[in-house]
Amino acid sequence: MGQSYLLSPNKIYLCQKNGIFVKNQAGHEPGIRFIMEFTITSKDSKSSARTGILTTDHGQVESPFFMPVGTCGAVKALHIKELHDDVGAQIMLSNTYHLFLRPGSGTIAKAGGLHRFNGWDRPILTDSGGYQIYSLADIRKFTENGVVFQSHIDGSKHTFTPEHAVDVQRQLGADIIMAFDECTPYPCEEDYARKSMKRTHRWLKRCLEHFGHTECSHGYTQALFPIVQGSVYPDLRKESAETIASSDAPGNAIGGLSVGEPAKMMYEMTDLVCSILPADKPRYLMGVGTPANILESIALGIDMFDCVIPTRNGRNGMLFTRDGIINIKNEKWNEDFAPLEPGGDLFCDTGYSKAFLRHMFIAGEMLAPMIATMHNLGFYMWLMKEARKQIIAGNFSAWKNKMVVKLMQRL
RNA sequence: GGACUGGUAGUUCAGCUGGUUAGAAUGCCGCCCUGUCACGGCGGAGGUCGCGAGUUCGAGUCUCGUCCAGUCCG
Repeated sequence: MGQSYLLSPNKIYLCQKNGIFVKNQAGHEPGIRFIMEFTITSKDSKSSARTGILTTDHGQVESPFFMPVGTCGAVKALHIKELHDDVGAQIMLSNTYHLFLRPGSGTIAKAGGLHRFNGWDRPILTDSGGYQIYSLADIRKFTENGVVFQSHIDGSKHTFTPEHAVDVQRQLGADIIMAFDECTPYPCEEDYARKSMKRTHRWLKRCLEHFGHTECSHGYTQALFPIVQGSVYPDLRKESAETIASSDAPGNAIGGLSVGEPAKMMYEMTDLVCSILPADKPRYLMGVGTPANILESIALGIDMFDCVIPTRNGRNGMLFTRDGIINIKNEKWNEDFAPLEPGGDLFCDTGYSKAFLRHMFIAGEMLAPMIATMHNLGFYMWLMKEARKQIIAGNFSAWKNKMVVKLMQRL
């Protein structure tokens, strides 16, 4: 390829280039390291929205941002080059659970880490596998030590502990790795939510401890983000947020939401947790969400998002546009020869008509999910960029209120 | 001209010895998908069972006629 997506993994160079030498966050000093930096660049006056810049060994990311989900190391239906050049994603997410089972974290370690394996040279965040075990594994048993689960691929039995989750993510080499947590379902009894949350907190302690004693297999600096749990119970959420805040991590995540609870409840929990988590560190709302969810959550102080909606729903024929939501499989688009997104930046926005994309879907052509995925991710990137612009311009709240109504419309 | 086989949803077919609102697959139409799913999940519409007559309490199912398609024989 004319342009290399593989970054030379020269830690010393990167450290000196950034000029910051600090201890790692667990306080141990196995070697001098560069720690993740988050700089807030502007704040909205009417909401908790802010813009910032997150610096990693694989470059900087402007926040608030959205991370496309590349479960198995790639965003389905997209070339890495397309994700990089066309969609313009700043950072991608991948899954520890999936990569651990296939091809195996050892294989990826041999390749030189996930960046070298898939050719993505920008930052990567890996989910720890807690959520996937919760939602995917056929059989699973949570114990104090960790989780015993059966693979959804071949039924093989595995044990995942907090230490193991850190080790695997060290091997994968993501820039941001997640603590091993238990995601509780909705609804969830308060008693179970409390027990689960406390265990997640104990697991976090073990994750941090192990993280402090280990290093990335590939010479990059990694940051470990802890995760707030507590289901939909304000007292639990408060307690969890305080515990997570006290770990003084370079970034903090909110988990256990968008699992079926009403959106209002999700916002209330997010708002409460954001008021407790440190304001000078990035806040990551895991698994969210729809364009409207994202804008509302930015207003509450969230900086980072990931969700399968633009990709998975795209593959199933749902398009997100600046005017609202389209089910491109509907008959009414059959002879609509207008472009997918007039005024869109991507070649697929103006290069393909609704009628053509509908035809591709109805005919079962592979190009259909490819176009829809690229379009939807392009739209999400546009939405985030626009949100950052509006925050900087001091007009975020008004813009957000207008957009939320528009973006939820069914066309 | 004769014999045989078959004619059941848009399509390909299933319906045992006649018995409740005729099924499946696929297609069509719509909905869903929030740290898992590239061909996924759910729902809906759609048939006077070629046509006509008969037997029977009751026929997609039996009988006769007729039309159509296919195969074979002359």
